[in-house]
Amino acid sequence: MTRPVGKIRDVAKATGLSIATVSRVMNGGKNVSPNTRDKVLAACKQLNYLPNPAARALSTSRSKTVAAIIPTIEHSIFAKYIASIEHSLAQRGYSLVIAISHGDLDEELAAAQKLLGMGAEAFILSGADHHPDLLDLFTQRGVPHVYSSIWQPASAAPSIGYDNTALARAAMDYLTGHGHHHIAVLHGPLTESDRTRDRQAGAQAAQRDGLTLDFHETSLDVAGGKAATRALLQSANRPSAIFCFSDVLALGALFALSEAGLRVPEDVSVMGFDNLDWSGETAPALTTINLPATRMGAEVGTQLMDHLDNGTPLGPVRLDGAIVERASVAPVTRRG
Amino acid sequence: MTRPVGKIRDVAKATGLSIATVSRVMNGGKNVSPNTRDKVLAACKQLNYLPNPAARALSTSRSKTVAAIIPTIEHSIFAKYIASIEHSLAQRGYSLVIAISHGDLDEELAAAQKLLGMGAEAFILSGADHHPDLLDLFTQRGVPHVYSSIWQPASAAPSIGYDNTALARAAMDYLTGHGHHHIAVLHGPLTESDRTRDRQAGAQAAQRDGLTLDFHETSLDVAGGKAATRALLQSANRPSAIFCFSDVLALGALFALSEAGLRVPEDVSVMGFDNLDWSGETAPALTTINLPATRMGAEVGTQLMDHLDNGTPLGPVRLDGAIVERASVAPVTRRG
DNA sequence: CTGTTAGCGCTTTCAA
DNA sequence: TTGAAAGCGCTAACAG
Repeated sequence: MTRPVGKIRDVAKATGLSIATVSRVMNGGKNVSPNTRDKVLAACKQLNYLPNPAARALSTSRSKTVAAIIPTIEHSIFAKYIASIEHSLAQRGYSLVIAISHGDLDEELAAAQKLLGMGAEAFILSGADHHPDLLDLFTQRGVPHVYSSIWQPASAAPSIGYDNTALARAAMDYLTGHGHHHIAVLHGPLTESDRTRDRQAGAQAAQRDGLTLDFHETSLDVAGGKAATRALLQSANRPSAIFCFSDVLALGALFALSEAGLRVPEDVSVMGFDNLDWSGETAPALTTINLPATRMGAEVGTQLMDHLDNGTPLGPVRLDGAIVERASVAPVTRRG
Repeated sequence: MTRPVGKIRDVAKATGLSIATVSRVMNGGKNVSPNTRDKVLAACKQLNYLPNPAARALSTSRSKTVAAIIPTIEHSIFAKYIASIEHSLAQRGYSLVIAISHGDLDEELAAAQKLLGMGAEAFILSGADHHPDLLDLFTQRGVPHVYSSIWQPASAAPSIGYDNTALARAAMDYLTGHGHHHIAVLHGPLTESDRTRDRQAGAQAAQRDGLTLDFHETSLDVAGGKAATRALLQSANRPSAIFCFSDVLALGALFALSEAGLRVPEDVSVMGFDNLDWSGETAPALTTINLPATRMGAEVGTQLMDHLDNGTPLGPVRLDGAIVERASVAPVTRRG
């Protein structure tokens, strides 16, 4: 029960000006004499006046709010990414509102409906795989939206992100280049993420004679990485390298290996994906793939705002990822 | 440039009813015949109608939005907490909007002003230490707000959280109870968080003859915990236990210890604080303090909504934390 | 149970 | 450079 607060009318009264003039000042203050302007600003401060966003939105049909729907925010690249989007939007007076989909298309649809109902003007989605009704909804209402964390120039909406397939492929080549011929691949639920599927396709593409690839699906958290690694260590001949589609999984792998008394990278190499802020701190430091989360956030934010403000068309952008060589991968040494 | 979309008037026209009736249906639909109700709902679906939130907010002076300002969302207890608040609010049609303060009082103030400007009706703050202007602002405008992640019955606003001091004290007692007489305490920047200061006070309170306590301030991330541990390992006589005010710090400590070739808990015990989702997965599994993040989120959300909806007064609530015994702490063995 | 009507606070032509 | 006035889409009395 917030108490009533200064309105534009009060400021007008206090300055002896009209509400129209006050409004002008509040919006950039073009066509207002410096004098008037100062008077208004002073009164605003004095009355602690803040324009009512609902009234403003109603009047302009602009909420200056963009929505991002992400699979999760815990332990992940998304935290960094979200911070970057927020930063980018804030620069131009936009706000970001977030929803979590848990990687579920229906949840994503429901969240989008809610956010639309909240007045979001544009949407940032993760990946290119979405509920058909969502796309219909966006199309029907002409809601601008982009796919992120993925690069797929032919997708239904502009994609702004990195090429997951190529990156995974590059990692595989890096591993095989280090002499690994038996590699376990740990990944999260394929059904929940097309980014995961892309990475899988990339890893798969590296397949060739004399290369053994074992794919293991697990839950996308440290426990998942640990359990999967533990399981794979049971098998008769263990891989010389474990490639994880997320640093979080890799962390779990590291723990499992440590518990099993195996040394990294001497006994088995581990490679991650994401380059989270702690990835260089693990023991040993994790070799992984850096993802341009910050640049992606900036690009997404800028494109959407330019489109909303000036009608600039949205377009796909490919951002580069890169292998970060650290200590968890070593050339395979000839063993017994 | 979102295209124009169905308004309440269109639904009214389509059903041959008045906009008032449509409005009634859209808001719980009391005093409406089931028949009419169905007709309206059908028309809404058919026209893909969604009430305009700005218009609704303007008309009711209710945005049904609450704001949470947290220090960070990466690697932390806050991710879980935020998810819980969101969940709780969503149940009753409220939305959560988040801002990050980076532990800075000025940033927090700025964020609050922005969120207020966005129409937030109530605020969730972390800790009890805030910019005086923030409190003035809230008081002046009568904005409901609570302090969370802390329990301090005498604070300016109701605090809903756990007793950081007592919990840290309990952890110290646990450690000394295991025979540790030289304990290093790792914590984040004291100036940035009164929760950290409370924990420090609690640890301090365990001080007594024959107990050596070394406090080390570091950055609140894995790198910080690792660096601090590395540094403290340099000194002539090293502690038998390291108590970290965050599991993130403890993870760093674990890595540093591992690199130094020291075994946990045989050579040195490590205790954390937070019980993050991966804390039971580390090698060895981390003994830590569980924080009721989920319950806290629910309590905060419920209190705020009850207050906003029915004027129920806000009040402080103490939630319990508890030591989670795992494998990283062992009784100190008589050495050389 | 349903319709009429008066705003909610602000932006935005259009005139002055 | 400033003011008057017409809405923006919806809710909430108040009538009927």
